[in-house]
Amino acid sequence: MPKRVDHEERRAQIAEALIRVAGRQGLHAVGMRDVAAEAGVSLRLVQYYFETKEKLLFYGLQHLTGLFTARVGARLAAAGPHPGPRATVEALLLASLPIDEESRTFHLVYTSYAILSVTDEALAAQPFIDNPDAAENALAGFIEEAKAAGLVGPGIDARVEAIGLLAMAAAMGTSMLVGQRTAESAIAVLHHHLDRIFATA
Amino acid sequence: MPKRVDHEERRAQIAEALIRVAGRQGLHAVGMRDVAAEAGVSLRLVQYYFETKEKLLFYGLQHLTGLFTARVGARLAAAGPHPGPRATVEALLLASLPIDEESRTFHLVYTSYAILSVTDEALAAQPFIDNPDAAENALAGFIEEAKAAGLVGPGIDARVEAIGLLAMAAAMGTSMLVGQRTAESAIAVLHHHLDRIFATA
DNA sequence: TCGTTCGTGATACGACCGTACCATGATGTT
DNA sequence: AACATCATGGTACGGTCGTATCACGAACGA
Repeated sequence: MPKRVDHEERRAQIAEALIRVAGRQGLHAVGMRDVAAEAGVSLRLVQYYFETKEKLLFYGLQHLTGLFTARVGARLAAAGPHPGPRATVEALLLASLPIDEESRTFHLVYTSYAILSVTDEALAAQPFIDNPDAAENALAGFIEEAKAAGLVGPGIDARVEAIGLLAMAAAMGTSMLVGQRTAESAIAVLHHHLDRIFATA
Repeated sequence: MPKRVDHEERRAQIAEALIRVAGRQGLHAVGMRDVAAEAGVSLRLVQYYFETKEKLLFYGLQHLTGLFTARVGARLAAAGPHPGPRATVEALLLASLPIDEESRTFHLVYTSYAILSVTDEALAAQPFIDNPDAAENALAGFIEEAKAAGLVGPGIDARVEAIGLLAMAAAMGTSMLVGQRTAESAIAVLHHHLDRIFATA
């Protein structure tokens, strides 16, 4: 047999090439040949490791969420060893804003997948990400924790605020993507609401 | 000369066919032939009234925003002759949620255009909609008006709240589109924040 | 050592897409 | 009445896309 290459590693390389070219040209405009060229391999290789384009796209989505999860984790770790609930929530929200090229690509490609899954039933069949409510549950948990510690007012509904914060971060991220909003503006709005929620009244 | 047809009306018919098929298959998957079949005309006709696909897409975006504006106006008119600021804001927000087939199509196709404009410079060159800040300015104005009337507390920043409300409506709308959130849940979150803003404390 | 199997390349095929071209009634104008 | 022009249909062309096919070297098992 030949070199006995690591299939999973190769698939990851190709998937990252897919994500890069999708971030550059848009997910709809990505072809097998583009991915092959970006990864520096032949078209046949892409076919070999992902037999069909549908499987390539699906693997790419999984890989993208994995990369994003890792990025959020790194941002959280950079926030310090034992950050308070507010710092944690703030880090989570800011990590999802498209502020640099990497997060810009994440946001664009992920949103493209979301839109694609509306009309592509093969994508919608699988759970869209590992757990769509994971971020919401995490945020609600941190706010609840802060509430128990007396850091937020009694009139605050943790789940409603978690949903609202995530929704604002997502939509303002898209606005940043299309050039309708600056990062400073989006961050200011998030800070305003964080100040409101974490008011030590 | 032949029938001397109204070009603008014909273009509108074709554009609406484009929007319908885009709502069904996704904007990325619409071809000239699909639009022609949906409109019940020949491929040549679509070429005749829109010489190129790019022009068809651009006209479709303009037409879509026009239809949406008309829908929002109708919803506002249905809210009564002289609704209060809160009722107006609520009507504006709820009109943008994808609750029926028409608004579902609006939301999907409009978001598809937004994502497309990130990578398609021809679309991004034109101002993405007539005035991206129109809705934000309108909402901020209504909240400010309510503030002057003493209907909202003094600690409320009208513009920040307007941005936040619109962002929440947009992102939760997309969540509804992909099946991650129910309409009831989205409306409840919006009501919660409206109650907070319009608190006659 | 030898054959089987894995990894890789080049290329071909059929379908579809956007666009261009040619043809032809229908209808005004002169 | 005749001609120019608008509206419309049919069809062909070049390109690209996803997929399939053929071919070959390289390495491990027996």
